[in-house]
Amino acid sequence: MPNASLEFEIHTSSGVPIYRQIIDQVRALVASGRVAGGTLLPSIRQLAADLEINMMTVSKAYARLESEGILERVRGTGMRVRARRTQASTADRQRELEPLIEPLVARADQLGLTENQLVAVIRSAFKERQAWTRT
Amino acid sequence: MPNASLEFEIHTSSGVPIYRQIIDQVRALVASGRVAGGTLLPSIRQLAADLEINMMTVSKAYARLESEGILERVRGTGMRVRARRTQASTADRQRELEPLIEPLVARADQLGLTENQLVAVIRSAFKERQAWTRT
Amino acid sequence: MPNASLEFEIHTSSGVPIYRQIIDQVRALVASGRVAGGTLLPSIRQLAADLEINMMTVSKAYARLESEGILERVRGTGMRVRARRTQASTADRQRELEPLIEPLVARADQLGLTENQLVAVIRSAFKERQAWTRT
Amino acid sequence: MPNASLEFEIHTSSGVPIYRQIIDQVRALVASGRVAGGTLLPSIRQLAADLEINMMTVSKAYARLESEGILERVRGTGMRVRARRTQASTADRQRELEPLIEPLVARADQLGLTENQLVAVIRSAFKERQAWTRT
DNA sequence: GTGGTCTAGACCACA
DNA sequence: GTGGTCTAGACCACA
Repeated sequence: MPNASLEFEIHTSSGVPIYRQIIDQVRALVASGRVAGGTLLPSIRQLAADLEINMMTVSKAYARLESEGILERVRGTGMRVRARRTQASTADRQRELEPLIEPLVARADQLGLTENQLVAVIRSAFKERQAWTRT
Repeated sequence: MPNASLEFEIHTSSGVPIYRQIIDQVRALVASGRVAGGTLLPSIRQLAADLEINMMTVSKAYARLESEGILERVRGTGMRVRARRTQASTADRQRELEPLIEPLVARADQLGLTENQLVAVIRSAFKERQAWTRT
Repeated sequence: MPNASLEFEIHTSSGVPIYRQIIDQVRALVASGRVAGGTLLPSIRQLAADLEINMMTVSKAYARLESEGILERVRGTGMRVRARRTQASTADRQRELEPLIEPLVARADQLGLTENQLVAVIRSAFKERQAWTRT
Repeated sequence: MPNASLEFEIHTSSGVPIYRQIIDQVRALVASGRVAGGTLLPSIRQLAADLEINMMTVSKAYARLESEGILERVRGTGMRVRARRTQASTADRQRELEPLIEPLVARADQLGLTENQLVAVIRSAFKERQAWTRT
């Protein structure tokens, strides 16, 4: 299933800038090893159309990813994932989630939820997602 | 333990506007039933000083919470939590977390983590927080 | 003469992107030691107005300089030159010119000019500039 | 030494479009008198291969030079330098350098270099080039 | 077709 | 006042 993992998801309600969401997702996909070095990303035009956002927003995200060394520009072709040795370790990938987990755990606590109540809703969201994307 | 739970936490690295983080936290605290109707919030001046942010940012958050009917302005006294019947149900409080959970689960999936690997890091973060705030 | 050296010059005929010219000039001014750490740059709006270009172009240049660690953002105030130890060495500053010198020398050679003929025109341009900017 | 001077040099790091660099170099070579009227330029295919760039880029440069009256298209043969009376005067050829010199002198000034420090690095670059290309 | 640069202008967060 | 984000759209360089 080529490109199956190159689905981007934008959460506009979160307040997180769109270009940042794109950056974080590309980083995640590359770290997961699901997107191999050499993979061509959707073109700026294509992704902008898919997400119904402006080309410049995508361009900005790609430009930053290029300057981070995660993507490389191929003239006339598009943006490509730079060669990567291997998948990052589980611990490293878990660490990538920290910025999202900290606020969540704080909020759950403030809501007076227990650890198990939080985990329950996570598990349910995870399963729902799997059912959804297994297609 | 009055006001014990009125600790705010700002995550500047997340890209989420500060005033929004305040709003969401007040909402969470009220929904949790931990903050009873009538509770006085820290003054704008006080909270701005505590969080080392601008007073206008706090003011804006409070104003929105007032217009949502969660807080009420008491002349000469400050902002007060409006009378609430009871704690929201667990399900309702879990639902409050959705905007934070969706991006997290998506990111975890993109990182190629399993449900259990995600839950493990959540549990660990939760326990760490409890140890930290039990003080 | 405060800010005397914070004059930017854009050469639109050169084909070099405007934002790049700004970046290079800020780098040069900082390397020269003429612009001390802490100096406030002209605001995005101001510089855009002065140079009669779009704010986003200036913003892009400033953003890159920030990510290079040369500038830092001060909330509500503007962009500031980050603390620098000292002026770069003469050799280092001369090295900064290489990208401009190589094409020039190549062109001069292709024009059949001698070293002295090239130097003569450089000296004259330099003196003219000094007369111009000594004001 | 026929064609000895028909070496093109592309500086990709400068941000100046490749086609423009080609145009400027042809102009310089012709103005220098080193390339006489009637001289055949390398074919589009050849030059594109040499410089490892796209044929369209060369083609565009040649087309503009043709419209400027510097080159002429010879059916079945290629692009030829149009008859020129004589070498341009030294002053004229020096004037051709202005677009390159202005930004250089400005940058040198911004770097806090003196006229002599600038000239020193120019002389050194010139000599280095001579040593290199005398072959 | 690809990405890059730039504009004019809107609206936001923050000091 | 400051910078940040985003849009809609133009035009360019290059494959």
